[in-house]
Amino acid sequence: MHSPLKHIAESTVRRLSLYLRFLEEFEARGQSTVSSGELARSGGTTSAQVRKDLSFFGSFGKRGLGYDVKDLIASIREILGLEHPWPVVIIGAGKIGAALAQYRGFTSRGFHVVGVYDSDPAKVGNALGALQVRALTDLEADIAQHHPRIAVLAVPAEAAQPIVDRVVAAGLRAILSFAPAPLLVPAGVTLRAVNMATELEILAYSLTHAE
Amino acid sequence: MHSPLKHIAESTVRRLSLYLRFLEEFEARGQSTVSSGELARSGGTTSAQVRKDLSFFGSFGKRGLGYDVKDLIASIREILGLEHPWPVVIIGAGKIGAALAQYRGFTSRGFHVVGVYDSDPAKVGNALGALQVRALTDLEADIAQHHPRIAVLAVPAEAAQPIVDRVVAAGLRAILSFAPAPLLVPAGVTLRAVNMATELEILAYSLTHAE
DNA sequence: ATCTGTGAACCGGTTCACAGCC
DNA sequence: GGCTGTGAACCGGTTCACAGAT
Repeated sequence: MHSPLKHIAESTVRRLSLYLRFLEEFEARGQSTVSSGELARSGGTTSAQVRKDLSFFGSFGKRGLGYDVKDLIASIREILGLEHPWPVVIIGAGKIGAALAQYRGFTSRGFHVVGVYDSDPAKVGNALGALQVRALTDLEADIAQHHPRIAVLAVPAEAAQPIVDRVVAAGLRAILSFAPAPLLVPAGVTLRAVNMATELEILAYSLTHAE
Repeated sequence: MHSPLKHIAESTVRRLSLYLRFLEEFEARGQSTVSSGELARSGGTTSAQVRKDLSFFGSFGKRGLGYDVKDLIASIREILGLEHPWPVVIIGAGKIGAALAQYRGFTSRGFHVVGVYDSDPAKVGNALGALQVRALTDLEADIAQHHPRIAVLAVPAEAAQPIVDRVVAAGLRAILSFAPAPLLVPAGVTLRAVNMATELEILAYSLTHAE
């Protein structure tokens, strides 16, 4: 389970995350079994896609019956690596960073914010929920002490690459960036970037070319 | 230019948006010409990919020379539909909605926020930059009057689908959702969803399965 | 009878390689 | 010589279709 022979497509991992969300809804409704078809309908895919996605990691269903909801939740959580919580640092305590630091959907899904950092002395010390904004200069020492595994970036474009470099040098291997800047990371580091401008421009394109 | 015969892949549109960003940097640095290779290097693709992406829409370069930076910027902006500004409404004036409403990268790229809405009477009237939060009950009338083309959703999961339905009924055809909920839209409406949990779970997967 | 698991076929996006123009 | 534009080859993700289990 922990080292599938083949490389798994990102689209598969993304769908597993989606299935997990639906399975939790099914569980909350008290449903104990699902078929690949039901899961597919919830998530806008096909039953074959659901079965194929799961088949990369093992056999979790019973032929003629479907999948046990609780078991499949546990299996997908294990596949995604969610059996234990992941400590996260947020860098940038501007409006977006502050909103993220207090976002409940974060913690409720096993991602614990262990630190929020900003280079602006005026922001350092500000309370954000249970946390206090810390100075960016504390970053490396804090990482060494608390071993966060994921960094979330909410900094201006110019600041983003230097921060990525620091965070990578400090040993982090996963970064989620909201900075409106293209970033480079060395091999072995996973970077995901959410770029608002691009999202909106794709919508503008779709509106412009709609028939 | 406005109705390419073939359907264009989303990945192509996304890259065009990226090229545009790099071209603007090249322009700011005073560079007047770029080759597909230079653009590719900035954006982590290949020169063939850059040329292919552009070729779907026309011929913008000069063989042996490359592309004129200013011309290509204008061409891509036209392809994406960015010659005129797009009015946007933001629905949800919680932390994330408020942060988005004041996000400068929005306006600076031709997306003008013309209204921010919330169902919470305590939030209605609050100032967000130059805007005031308006009551969600004003949404339909405001849409009829100001004709926004894009809705950005920053509401809780439970509220998201009903709001999507209202926004679609009011005539909008493009939605960018930050709500942590899977949403359904009728054909002809483009929905893009940014899901924080999924982004983090993909990172967790990559950390768990890194060799 | 039903629904899973999976090799095979399919399809579309990416890469290649070269002809065409500056 | 250098770089674009593009048909053809390639590759990998999705879909199909059926064997296998209950």
